Amino acid sequence: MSKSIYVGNLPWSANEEQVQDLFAEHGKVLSVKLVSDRETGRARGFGFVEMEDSEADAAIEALDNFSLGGRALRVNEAKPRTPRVPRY
DNA sequence: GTTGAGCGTT
Repeated sequence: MSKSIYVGNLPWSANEEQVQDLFAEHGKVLSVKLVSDRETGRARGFGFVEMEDSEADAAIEALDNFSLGGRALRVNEAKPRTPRVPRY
């Protein structure tokens, strides 16, 4: 099975490519999704990585608090994404 | 700077 991993405290200059490559060192990365603010078109500084259950756990422990670009990455299992709420 | 998308028929 696979799990979604939350990756926060990313530098605004980070790309999905960098994140995927980083996580790929600890397991097979199924997918990577960096989140950006669609309202402003600016990066929100976090993203998500999908990996296999066991590998996701290992990657979390290995990459959590990892220093990237002088910033300590925040890595943990992602919670279900927020349901879209209709705009009025 | 902290938990994701789409506006269409999955």
